[in-house]
Amino acid sequence: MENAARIFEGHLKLRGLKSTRQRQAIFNAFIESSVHLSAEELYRKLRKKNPGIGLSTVYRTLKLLCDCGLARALQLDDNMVTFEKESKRDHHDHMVCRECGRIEEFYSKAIEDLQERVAKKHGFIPEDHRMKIIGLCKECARRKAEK
Amino acid sequence: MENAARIFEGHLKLRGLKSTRQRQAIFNAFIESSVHLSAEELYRKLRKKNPGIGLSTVYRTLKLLCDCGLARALQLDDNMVTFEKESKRDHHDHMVCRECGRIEEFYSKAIEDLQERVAKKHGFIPEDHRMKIIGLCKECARRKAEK
DNA sequence: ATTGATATTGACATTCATTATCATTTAGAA
DNA sequence: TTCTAAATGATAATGAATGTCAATATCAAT
Ligand SMILES: [Mn+2]
Ligand SMILES: [Mn+2]
Ligand SMILES: [Zn+2]
Ligand SMILES: [Zn+2]
Repeated sequence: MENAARIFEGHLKLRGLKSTRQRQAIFNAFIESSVHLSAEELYRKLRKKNPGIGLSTVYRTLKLLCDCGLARALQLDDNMVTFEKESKRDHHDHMVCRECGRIEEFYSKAIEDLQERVAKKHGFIPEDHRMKIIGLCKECARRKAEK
Repeated sequence: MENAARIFEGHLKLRGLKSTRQRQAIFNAFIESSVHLSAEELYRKLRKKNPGIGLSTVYRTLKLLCDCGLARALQLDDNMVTFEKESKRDHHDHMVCRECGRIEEFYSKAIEDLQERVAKKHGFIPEDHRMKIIGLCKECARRKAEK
């Protein structure tokens, strides 16, 4: 999606922020990256091509990406925030295997609608949500059954 | 529920763990406590009556309480785990106001059922879940509207 | 009640992800 | 080119959570 770059640049301009070499590098690395990664992981990936880039800047830029809706921060693991690419059209939630850590993505229109409904019933204006199902993935379930 | 104590004691006995003065104090403070609190908060509450109790022990005991299903660890805030009393019969999820931090509890049988269903569709065996809706509580929504 | 093996405790240190500091550099408008 | 506010990154700091370990407590067996 070539259009993510425009969103990012637009966000910067709108806020009077500057388009720096580092921000571009981080943006690119993030866009090309695999689905779920931590700030640290993105940082290590970046260092290969861009030595001298700072971890602080990675954190800061990731925050910017979240602000403009290109990234989403998740708590999949207990002691680390992971980031993933986000766009209004591919929203999903996660299942995580407590045995092997495998992450499965899912989307349920029905659940999303019910969330909306239950929030409003409480006078709440829902803006976002996090939903995580913990359990055993297919593989690990089979392995357990065999034993 | 006088029966929580029996569950806790039973859990200890079953695992060959010992029933200590500290564990009893922490158990009691937790049971009498307000709905959502952090280890640190429980620790401070305890120190009033039980000076000399250790924060480590609070963490350790809270883990035991989770193990036997009397407590549940939540990520309501971004940088702190909060604990709440849990029992099979009053399971619920949470809405949290991004403005004032207010926490609203809710339960939807329909959502729970759909979670079960979607997990199985992915070959997943669901064991637990965390669901959090972020938004504006009634109060804060009104305040925003007036302004 | 005594014993003794084993679990527990808590002060303290440590870890580790994330954030703050701040002197230096840079973007970008004029 | 100049100027000013923003950005950077090395480094230190923060803070929740966990590890360490000598001293202590529990409890089953005697
Ligand atoms: Mn995902
Ligand atoms: Mn609750
Ligand atoms: Zn698995
Ligand atoms: Zn509120």
